[in-house]
Amino acid sequence: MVKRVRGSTTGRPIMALLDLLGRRWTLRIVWELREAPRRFRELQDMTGASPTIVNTRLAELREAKLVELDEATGYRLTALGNELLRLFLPLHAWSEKWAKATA
Amino acid sequence: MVKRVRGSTTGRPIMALLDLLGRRWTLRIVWELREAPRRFRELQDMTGASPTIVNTRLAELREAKLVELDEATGYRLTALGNELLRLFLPLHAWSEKWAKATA
DNA sequence: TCCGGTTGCTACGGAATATGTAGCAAGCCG
DNA sequence: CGGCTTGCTACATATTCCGTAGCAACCGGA
Repeated sequence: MVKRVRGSTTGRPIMALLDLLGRRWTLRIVWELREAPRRFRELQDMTGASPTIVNTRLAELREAKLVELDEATGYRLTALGNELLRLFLPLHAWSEKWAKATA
Repeated sequence: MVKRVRGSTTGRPIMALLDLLGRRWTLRIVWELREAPRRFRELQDMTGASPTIVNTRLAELREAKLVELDEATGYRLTALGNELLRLFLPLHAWSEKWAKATA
């Protein structure tokens, strides 16, 4: 059972990726893992999301091989996940500019 | 009135941005506007989303000054929206790699 | 052995959000 | 006038999310 990715039946990876990341809390969770591994409850507290959804998103991210659970330290980005995060880092600086422009 | 962004009360722009983009169809819509302006129904057909949600997302993106409506040609990215898209372009190449790794 | 704490994770009922179909009013072209 | 496209909306249904509570497994004392 291929856990079909919502809406994207084209088979184009970019669509699957945009769909995966375009789910509530997914981007945020990846972001919160940028510096250090985090425990389940840490992620819950940092994001404010319900445990149900934290768990669901972590499961999706694990299946996508972007996140993994190291029992000793907590959830962390995989090598692949780190690459993805690096692509997103410029967003931080840009968001400041964007905030000024929309204020 | 700053149309508070869901869950993110920190006032940090990055959180607001991650939250805005982490809504169903938002990333996808921005992506579909990468090459040319698109009409309302074009976006509907390209994404497969319902008109209700297309309209909602477009309204949000317009308020965020990332998208604007040119009545002659359709919805298009603003200068700001184009900057954001440019940050996302590397995702396309990366997604191919990712697809292979998860296959 | 039992206690308190942490771990990841799940059940469940109610609230919020998305979907799908239909259709509106305004504009344009003939 | 008719027929087409435009952006957009109503409304009932289906899906998803939230918030609270709590589970079983583990660990470190006492």
